[in-house]
Amino acid sequence: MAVKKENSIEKVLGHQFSAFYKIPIDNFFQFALSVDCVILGYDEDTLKLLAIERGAEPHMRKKALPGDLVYPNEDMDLAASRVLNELTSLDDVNMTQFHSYGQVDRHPVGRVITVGYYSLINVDQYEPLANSWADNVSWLDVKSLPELAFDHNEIVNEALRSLKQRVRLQPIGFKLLPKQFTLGQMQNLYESILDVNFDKANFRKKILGMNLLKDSGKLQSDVPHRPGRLYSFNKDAYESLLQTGYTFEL
Amino acid sequence: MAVKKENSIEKVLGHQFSAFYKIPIDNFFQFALSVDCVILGYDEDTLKLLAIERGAEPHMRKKALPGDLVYPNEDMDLAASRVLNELTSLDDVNMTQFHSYGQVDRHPVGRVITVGYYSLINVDQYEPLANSWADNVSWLDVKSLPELAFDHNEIVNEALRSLKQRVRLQPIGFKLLPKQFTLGQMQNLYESILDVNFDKANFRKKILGMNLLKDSGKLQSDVPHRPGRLYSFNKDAYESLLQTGYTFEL
DNA sequence: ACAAAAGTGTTATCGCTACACCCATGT
DNA sequence: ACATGGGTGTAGCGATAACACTTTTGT
Repeated sequence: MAVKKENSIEKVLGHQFSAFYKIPIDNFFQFALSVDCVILGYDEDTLKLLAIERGAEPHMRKKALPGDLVYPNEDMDLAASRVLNELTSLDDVNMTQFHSYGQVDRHPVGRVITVGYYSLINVDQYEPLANSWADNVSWLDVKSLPELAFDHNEIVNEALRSLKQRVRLQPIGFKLLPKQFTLGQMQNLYESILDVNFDKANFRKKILGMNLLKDSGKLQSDVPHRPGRLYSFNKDAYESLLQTGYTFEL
Repeated sequence: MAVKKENSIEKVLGHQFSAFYKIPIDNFFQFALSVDCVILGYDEDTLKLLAIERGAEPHMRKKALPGDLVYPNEDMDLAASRVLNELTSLDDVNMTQFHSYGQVDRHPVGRVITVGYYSLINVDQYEPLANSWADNVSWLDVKSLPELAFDHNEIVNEALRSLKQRVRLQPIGFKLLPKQFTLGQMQNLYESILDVNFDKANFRKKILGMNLLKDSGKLQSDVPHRPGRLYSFNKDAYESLLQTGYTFEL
């Protein structure tokens, strides 16, 4: 053991009001906490981001992530679900926390820590809702995002990076697809998230070989080409494969 | 657009002191922020966690993660580096943020949000330091952790889960090894992190096939068996492979 | 007839698994 | 001599990549 330092605060949290330490603990309760939600959907063969338009300063009129301050007596995870619900009326959707942002100067009003959550939703189940902080809700193409409010561009990029990793190792891509989908749609989705091209034949063999899809027996209709077979994700099959040590990949 | 809700706070952040909203914005600045550091090392063929022993209530005498409150004018990432530095004298070590914890009741003193960071360090370069919140620093075997203070067990488990994912896709395992190491040590490390067994011959072929190791020409000494060849991680080789689209795996 | 996407089959190759075997060092 | 881990070679299997080809729909 070498130097002995006495400048820490953690111990204050223990002693609470010990006169020994110079900084009263109350001085540390000056932060606000917010959540920002990166809500992704997939429509017209492109990945879309749900954005609001700010109706107030700062960053008036800029596009922004839906986000909100967390109430002092509200759990963080619940706050994220609340925001999503207020905006989309969606319920029971997993919000996944991916990163927190704590730069001193990131918010002009004061020291606001924000926690980023993302969620993959099925646009068919989505019904846009206006509310006090979201007059104008729209889907933006993630490939060509404008400049967003605050540090929201950085937050979105981080979410996409995180998505890119997770989507290869867990069957979460299905959350973006309609309940029933063709293998073509699925391939398209993975290609646009991962930014690669797959060989059609090989992609099908791989996916069908996983035995995670249930064939609905139905076909597409009203498409100007041969209609594709409609599949749905077989969650039960996945759960039981997990027991046997199976891991989804690619 | 359907219902119009007026209960949000985000807009308050815009108007700041608008009389329209019931809740004054000041009411939201009641949080404290802390960082908790999961510092992992590898010694005697086992993965170890750096822990302190608390010298104050709450959780007096329990083992805990080194952590500290963040100053109101201090960047979060810097706070994490500060804690590591105060405890180990190590500098220039990447602290990687992995998850934040915002349960209302997680800290008895008040609403404290904590952000978890982890870091992989080389125990050879580590020199333990005492300070005001860490009288008693020790390495714990991660396979048999005791009950830790606060929600620190949960935090460690999350860090290990995160490590398990990352270690397969990025060459970060080397951070835990001495500068020069044998393939046997390396295999051992990966086996204990991932909790699997590799075939010796196959592991070597795979690793050497990556061309990420530099053969030092030297051999181990003072081992009661045939001495192993010592390699070091070739960071330059990795960087240039990255350019070509290479991705490390397993 | 044509465009466009669905859907299938074949082949060659690469990588991984399993396993057998030899080597060098300290006790 | 033996225990211990270092180090290597090979045969077989399975997954993957590349590519050519057929099928079914709407216009």
